[in-house]
Amino acid sequence: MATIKDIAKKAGVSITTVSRALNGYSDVNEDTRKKIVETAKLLNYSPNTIARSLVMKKSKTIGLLVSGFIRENAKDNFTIEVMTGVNDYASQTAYDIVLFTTNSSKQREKTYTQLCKERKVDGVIIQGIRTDDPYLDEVIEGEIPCVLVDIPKIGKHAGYVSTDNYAGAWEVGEYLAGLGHTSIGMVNGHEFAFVSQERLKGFKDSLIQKDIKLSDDRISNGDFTEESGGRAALQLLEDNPSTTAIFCASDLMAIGAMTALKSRGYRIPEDISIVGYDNILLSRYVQPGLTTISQDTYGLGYEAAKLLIDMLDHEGEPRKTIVLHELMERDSSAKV
Amino acid sequence: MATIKDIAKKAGVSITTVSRALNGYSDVNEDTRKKIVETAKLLNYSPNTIARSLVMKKSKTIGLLVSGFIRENAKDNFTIEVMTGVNDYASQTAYDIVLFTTNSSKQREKTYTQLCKERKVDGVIIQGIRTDDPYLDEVIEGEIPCVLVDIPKIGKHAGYVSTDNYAGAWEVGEYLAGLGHTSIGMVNGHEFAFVSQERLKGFKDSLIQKDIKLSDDRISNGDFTEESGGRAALQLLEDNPSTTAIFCASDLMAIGAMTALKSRGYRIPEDISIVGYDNILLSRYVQPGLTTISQDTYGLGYEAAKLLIDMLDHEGEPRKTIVLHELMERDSSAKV
DNA sequence: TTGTAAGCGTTATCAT
DNA sequence: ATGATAACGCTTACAA
Repeated sequence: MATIKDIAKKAGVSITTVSRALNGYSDVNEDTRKKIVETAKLLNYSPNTIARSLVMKKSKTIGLLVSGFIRENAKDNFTIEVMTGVNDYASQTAYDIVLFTTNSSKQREKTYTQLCKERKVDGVIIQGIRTDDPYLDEVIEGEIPCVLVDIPKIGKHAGYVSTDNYAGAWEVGEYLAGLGHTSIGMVNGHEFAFVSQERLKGFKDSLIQKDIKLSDDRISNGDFTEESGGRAALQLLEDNPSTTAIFCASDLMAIGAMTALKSRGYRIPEDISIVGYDNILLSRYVQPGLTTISQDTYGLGYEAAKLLIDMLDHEGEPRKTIVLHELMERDSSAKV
Repeated sequence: MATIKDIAKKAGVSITTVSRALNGYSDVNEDTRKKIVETAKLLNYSPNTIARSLVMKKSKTIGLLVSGFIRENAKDNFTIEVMTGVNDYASQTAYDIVLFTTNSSKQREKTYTQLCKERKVDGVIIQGIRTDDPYLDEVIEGEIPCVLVDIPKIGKHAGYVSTDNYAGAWEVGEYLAGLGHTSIGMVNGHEFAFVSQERLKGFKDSLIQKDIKLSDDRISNGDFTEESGGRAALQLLEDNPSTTAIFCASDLMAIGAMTALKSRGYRIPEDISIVGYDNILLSRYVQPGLTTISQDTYGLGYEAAKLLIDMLDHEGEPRKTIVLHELMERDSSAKV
């Protein structure tokens, strides 16, 4: 591997000059620069970013900390879409992405902060972490610039991107009430996701405003998995046989609910309407197509990267970015 | 950020001793070690991997070079599953993963090799690259240890993992012939994927052995996208209206074919049987469920990482690893 | 068992 | 416009 030292020797100049020439400084003679660039090419030189990072104290890498990047979760293309967005923005910049996953065996030994400190990432994007994660606060309070996906917390060096989950759920309420439903239930996700809380609140509030009460026995909790959605939906119907519409806090749970209900002989949407949340890929392939709230998942990742890199490069303040959502009406919901 | 220098000062020893103590060398007094470890903890020390990499000339990172990691491709969870496999194996080791994507704007300026050399990755896993990629040879002939996914080429520092595409396609041929089909067509992918060539050969050979000839006008090429599959399938039926079974070289194309055929009034599998390849997530959600060849995509990634890291850590020879495949019979195929 | 010193490949400061 | 030289934080002969 050729180094600037080799170039310096061959070109008959000092390493300082080589460094300056290659980095486009103005105070170097055009002829010397030309010669240096030439010999650099000749020696097939490529800069050693590690050495550069060491002296500059900047690695030009951002950590992408994902939980849920596990085999079982591939169904839910949420994670991958976020990652794609992050990647697309980052690849327009000088930053490379280092992947950290929390389901790894390393996790137990090392906190996220340690991971990031050791690899010297300049900043980190965190996706899929649970609100009860013991290290969440450590990250938010920490020194490393970070952007959280779907966790509305701002710290001295921490911003976030999210969608307006309250508003999204509100729209579902409006929509179902508009279709004439009055006996409505909800399958929520586990309590350790901020989105669960928000979606519940938004849904409840919009129904109340239509004089529909979502009592506790009309709310059943799953854990965002397909299977749990089925279980929760059946429970719901057992407790409230009159239910004509169910809002599920995730598409995966909604799909589970549809499967379970269909297997019990319910027709969707004739007997019961189902609405999901996320607009995952599957939702438009299942039968019937699932009505859901579409989130700009890709945008979530893209904006996260944008926000983080703005914080890094222009000392931008940590702040929040809200990306849009939209009701996608398909065939799993109908007038009562 | 505390460094070993700080620890050395505080503990009253030399930095050499600190280095040795922290790295578990035997030639250091137990008491000194204890004190050093203690002060390290006290100072909230974490090692600077960048400095370490510089001197060791090993970054303990592997590059994951993916093309197809783009928004449009999220449907096909192939890429993400490979990535998950890579990640799962890597996270059991000391290696971290750096993500490179070829669809980035960076690509035009820099070759893969440059990317890898600059970031000083110890090795690289390459997924989704086309056989006509101008830089493919550069990688295979290059100095950087690498493992290719689904490109059967071995070099001095390059191994690969793949499935037996010939055998998989062969089994599809046997299967369809076994169902009594004699008028059979194939929708292949573009010629710039090794898998296309292999699948075509395997399919053709197995049919010939059953005295069924797959003439050129019974082969229609798509480009692995859903839409192209639909187009190719319609073309095929126009040219050969008697066709009763179509083998598509990817599930996505098969799904496109099913949609297109259904919209023309064909019933699947009553009028025409469809078989795909890949067993992507969608294939068991579409109607009817798609018969396909399941590849252990996760295993592809896992084995790729394993092979690469073996090459890096134990100077393992570059070699090939073949992961298993299996025919998944669902409802898109039936007796003629 | 411990310390001194060189060196990894850069950038940056200060002369010249 | 160019060059010496120190520094980044670490590992590793070599010496003591």
